[in-house]
Order: sequence, then C-alpha cells, then structure tokens
Amino acid sequence: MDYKQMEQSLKAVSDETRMLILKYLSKEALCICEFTELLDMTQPAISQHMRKLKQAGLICEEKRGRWTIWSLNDQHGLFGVLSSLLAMLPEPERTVESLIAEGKKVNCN
Amino acid sequence: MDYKQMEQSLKAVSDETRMLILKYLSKEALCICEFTELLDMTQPAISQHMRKLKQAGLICEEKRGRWTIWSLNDQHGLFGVLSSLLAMLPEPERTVESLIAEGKKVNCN
DNA sequence: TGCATACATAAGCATTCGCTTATATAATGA
DNA sequence: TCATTATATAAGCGAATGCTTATGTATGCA
Repeated sequence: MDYKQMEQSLKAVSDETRMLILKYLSKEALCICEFTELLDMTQPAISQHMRKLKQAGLICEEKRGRWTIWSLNDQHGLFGVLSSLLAMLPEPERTVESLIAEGKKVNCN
Repeated sequence: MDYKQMEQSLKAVSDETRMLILKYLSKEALCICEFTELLDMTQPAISQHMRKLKQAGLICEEKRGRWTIWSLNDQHGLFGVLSSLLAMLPEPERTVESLIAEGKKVNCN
C-alpha cells in the first residue's frame, strides 16, 4: 500500500462520528435511516460520512429497493488493522436494540 | 481507549509527511535537522509535525545538548497497530545512509 | 561575552472539513 | 399517475489544517 492510499484511508477513519459508524457496522449491516437515530444527526450529514468511507473503500453499499444497506469491506487492505482498532473502542451507548425498544427501529430488511 | 483519544492519534498519523516521519523513526531515533534533509522541508514545518505527533503521544523527545532526539513511543496504546501500518508502507527513497553518502548527515549523537 | 546552531513559536494565508439548509433522484405504493 | 420515502448532491459557512516567513529561546563554543 502506498502512502497516499493509506493517508486517505486513515483520514476517513480518524473522525469520531465515522469511527462510531464503523463500530456499528462491525456488528451488523445498517442503513442510513438507522444511523440518523443512533447518532442523532441529520440524514445529509450521515450520507456525507458514508461517501467518505466509501471513497476510501472501507465500506460497501448494497441497494435494496429504496434502502441502501452498508457494511464493512472485509477485502480492504486495512480491514485487519481496522478491526483491531474498533475492538479497542467501547460499545456505543445507543444500540440497535435500544432503537427497537423505543419503537424507532426502521424495517430495512 | 475512548473515541476522542483514538481520533486524535489517528489524525496525527493520517498525513503523508507524518507517516514518513514515523516510518523513519521505526528504524532509528533521529533529530529534526535530519528530517529537513530527508523530507526536503523547512525546519518549522518539521517542528510542527513533531509537535502534533508528540501531542498525540506517539513519539518521545530526548533533549541532548542542543539537539532533540525523537523516537517512537512504544508505550502508546496504538503502538502495535502503528507498527503494522508502518510495515505495510514501502521504504522511503531517501535514507539516512544516502545522507551520509551525500555528506549531509548531521552528527547528532 | 558574543555569535552560531538547533529548535520552538507566532502570524498570515490558502485549502480542507464537517455541518447546515435546500433541492434532486429514485423506488414504492395508493 | 402522484405522493411518500430513502438517499444523494449542492451551496454556503465557520473552524481546523499545513504550509510559509519572521522571530524567539536555549545551548555550545571561540
């Protein structure tokens, strides 16, 4: 891997919001509407973070009807390192389970 | 490690110049005057990169007379991950050996 | 004591970043 | 077909980034 490529990947990771997104995705594939609830952010903000992560090749999108399901790209050269990093981070307070409990879980699948 | 802390560390790493600096430091401790030759950058530019890396706790400084010798901090929580990352990067074109060959090696020790 | 050396810090500037609001696109369903 | 839903994109703005030049500080040596 060359320096520019690693720089782009690490820049994509080194943001608190995107680290949270990746932490969630390390457990299960999710769509944007779920992230707006989990992270309490607007939809365009999430969408732009996803674009950054996708441009870095760190996540994959799968269009399913009007939803887009995002998941980690386990083929990325930094996937192993990324997994180690995510494992060091604490579990987020809000979980998909808590969304279900609040009745806010969107049915994306 | 919390999210803010990892964000700061990764932001410090995710810059091509600083990745080069860390790659050099993974082999041997060096002072700033050597980096200005190795990276062909001005002294304040290097100095500011060092400050970023130090604030993130990734490197250690050792004042020795009027020189400051910098080295990797192997006590940092991300030292293992950082080593993996640096190992993926190609060797820089300019080396300390080539500086010596050009007669530009400063005697810092 | 005075000057050179090694490095840090400050100020200025162009670029990038992350958010916002507004709007476009694309798929589903009545 | 038309409205709704899920998402993407665009424009604008304040803050942060990385460089530059200029200057400050501290050490060593003549």
